[in-house]
Amino acid sequence: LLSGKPISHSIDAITSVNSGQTFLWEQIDDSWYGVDGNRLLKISVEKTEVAFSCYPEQEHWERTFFRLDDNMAEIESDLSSDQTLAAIVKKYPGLRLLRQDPEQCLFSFLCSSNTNIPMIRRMLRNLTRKFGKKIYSDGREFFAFPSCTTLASASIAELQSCGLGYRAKAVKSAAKTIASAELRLSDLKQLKYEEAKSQLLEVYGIGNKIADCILLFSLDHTDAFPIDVWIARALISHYSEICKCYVGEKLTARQYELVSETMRIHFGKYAGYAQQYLYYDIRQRIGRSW
DNA sequence: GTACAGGCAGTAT
DNA sequence: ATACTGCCTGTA
Repeated sequence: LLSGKPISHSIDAITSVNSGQTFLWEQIDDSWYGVDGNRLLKISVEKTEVAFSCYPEQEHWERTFFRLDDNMAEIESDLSSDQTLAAIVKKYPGLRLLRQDPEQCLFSFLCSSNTNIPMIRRMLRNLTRKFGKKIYSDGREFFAFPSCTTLASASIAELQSCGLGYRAKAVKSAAKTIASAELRLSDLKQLKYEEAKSQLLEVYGIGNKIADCILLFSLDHTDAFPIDVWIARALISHYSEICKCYVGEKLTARQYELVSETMRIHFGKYAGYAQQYLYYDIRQRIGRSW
């Protein structure tokens, strides 16, 4: 998964952007375009090679975005000491966690509550079109993700016109929290998991699951283990003995904490990678409507 | 019609 | 402390 590598490596990149972590990617001809904060990222498949480009220009953005500095050999062998995961890791070579723009990641998962992926994509696309800066590239019009200042000054009605529904209140409130520097997202990278998470939980609209997604997908906390209904299903089928306290697909707040912590201990510092493999696997097998 | 979809805050035990 | 309920909105 490096610039100029054989075509098979593009599959890794595409599966990673299509693995439910990020929502603003689209395919046009042989290229994939994705919005990440102010940037427009592009993965193009040219003849036998893969090229990564970016607007505004940025050298080797793929190294940070696809976490190429992570030692996948070590991670895979580490996770493979678990029998279930050993088989899944083998099935999806090259699947990766992404390192997304923290603000966009936060708003993306704020929009994710009690809905589905096509709806999340629609909400975010509408937000970028209404509030984001235009980016002209390859003769087309794209839109960057809007800034916190912009979202903070938007009215609830304007946000709702993007299809956010009751989430509009949370988006506006969180935007204010960040714009006022009451919360400094990038600072959370340096903190311990527990401290970073407790700061996120202060934000209106962010609960256990959303906080863990933000930590894992944008703030380098690869030990976070978010649990949505799909992960819950995976845990029921593979780890019912480890999660003794666990009863059904819906988790109460207390159950979430118990199960998430149990899995964090079970998998260790790469628990988030384990979560991503489990998620990708179950979505490959059941109900992938996107 | 109505159940449901990648949770959350508010309210009631 | 822990459990219960309503919620925007589009689709099946």
